[in-house]
Amino acid sequence: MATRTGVLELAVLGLLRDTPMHGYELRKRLNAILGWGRTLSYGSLYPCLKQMLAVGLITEDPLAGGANVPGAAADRVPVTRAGRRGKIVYKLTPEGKEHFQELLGDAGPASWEDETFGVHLAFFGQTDRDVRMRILEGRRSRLEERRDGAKTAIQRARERLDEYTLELQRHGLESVEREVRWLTELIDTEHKRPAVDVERRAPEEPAGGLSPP
Amino acid sequence: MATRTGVLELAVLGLLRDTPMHGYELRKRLNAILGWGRTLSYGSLYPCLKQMLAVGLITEDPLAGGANVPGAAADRVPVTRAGRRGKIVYKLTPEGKEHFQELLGDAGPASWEDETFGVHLAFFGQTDRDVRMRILEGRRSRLEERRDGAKTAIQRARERLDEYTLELQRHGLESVEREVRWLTELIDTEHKRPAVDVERRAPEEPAGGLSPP
DNA sequence: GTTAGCATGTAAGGAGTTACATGATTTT
DNA sequence: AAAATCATGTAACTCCTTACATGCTAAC
Repeated sequence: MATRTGVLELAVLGLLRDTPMHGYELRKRLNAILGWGRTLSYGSLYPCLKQMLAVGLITEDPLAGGANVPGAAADRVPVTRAGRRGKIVYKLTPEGKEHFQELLGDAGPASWEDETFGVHLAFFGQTDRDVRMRILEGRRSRLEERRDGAKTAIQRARERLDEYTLELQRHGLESVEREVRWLTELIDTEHKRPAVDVERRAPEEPAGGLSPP
Repeated sequence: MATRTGVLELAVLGLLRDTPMHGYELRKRLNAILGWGRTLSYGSLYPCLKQMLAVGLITEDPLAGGANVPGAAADRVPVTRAGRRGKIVYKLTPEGKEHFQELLGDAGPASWEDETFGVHLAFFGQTDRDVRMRILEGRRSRLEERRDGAKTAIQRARERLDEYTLELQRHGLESVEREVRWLTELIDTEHKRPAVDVERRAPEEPAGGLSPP
């Protein structure tokens, strides 16, 4: 149904599911989740929101106005919104919620995993246990492949590589090994975890636990 | 002069400086250096080579033929090369070598650093000591910033983050810290290193040390 | 002589960036 | 009322990928 398959869409859906937000605020949260060194540009975000709006995954939230601006008092009518350019608060539509659940299970085309894994993990609180396990173990086995590939590649080329290239490879290998250990820990923790599933169907009530103090 | 600024160009120049190669072989080496999980696609490589050829950074090496095909015996004339589509071996032009040295010093627009740093490191064998230090220390200080940012972000948001998001942030932070320590080690090693500079001007002779047995 | 793998290429498109442009609100 | 910051948006561009298409060489 929806065309855009990037990480952004998933991340936006997941964040808006927690709480409605406007783009500017959204970006800050996205930067944390996406974990790219750099910050997400508005040139990426707004077109994405626009398209998600067009496809019907999100809507403008009319009873918003300025409610979640920290400094603002509540003595204002919902918002001016006359001469254009007010703050626009977005929220998920039912289709958006459904699509989010689909994407959570997908994990996407494997080549994107480096990009998507972190985002998937960030939303594990909304994800069923079996899906969590599938994603964690899938990720681990792909990293194990990569690790083994790197290992043999280093062995094969040990002699003809100069010092620096070798160090680079070595460090890369170590990073992957570390990541594998981390995943193994996560998987173990997951095994020990009580088998309560997220109640995710028709979440009319916010399903507290994430709401601000 | 040259328009293409991507990592690819730098990597190709660096590899071809060691030894002339054809695209297919080049790609294997590039995959090791670039350190992306995935493999570089021909759809990226060949257009890049084409453009570099057009700009005059590289040329086809006429006395190539099949020389560096492992299985092939040396009893062949330089190569058929009549009805098109033979193996094409590329080598650097003098301009290519010059441009390579420029790029080595540049380190590029800081936002690309995540992408370029590894490649720069891989070619440290061709890089002057002061430039090496500049790149290493620059990289470290940018990672330190990122680390501090992440640290305070976690502190500020500790309460309102759910378990998984927090774990993700924590792991990200640890990775950056680890990378900083690694860089510090590299820098220390660099300090202890005898101050011999690479002889890099007009390298008529292959400047042995990297050549195969 | 046909399959398998080496080798080169192109066209279309996805995903994000930079640079720009503008409006609204808060602080000084 | 000027400056800073919050907030939204667009156009042009970059870099890389996928999917396709083709030819050459070795092995069976």
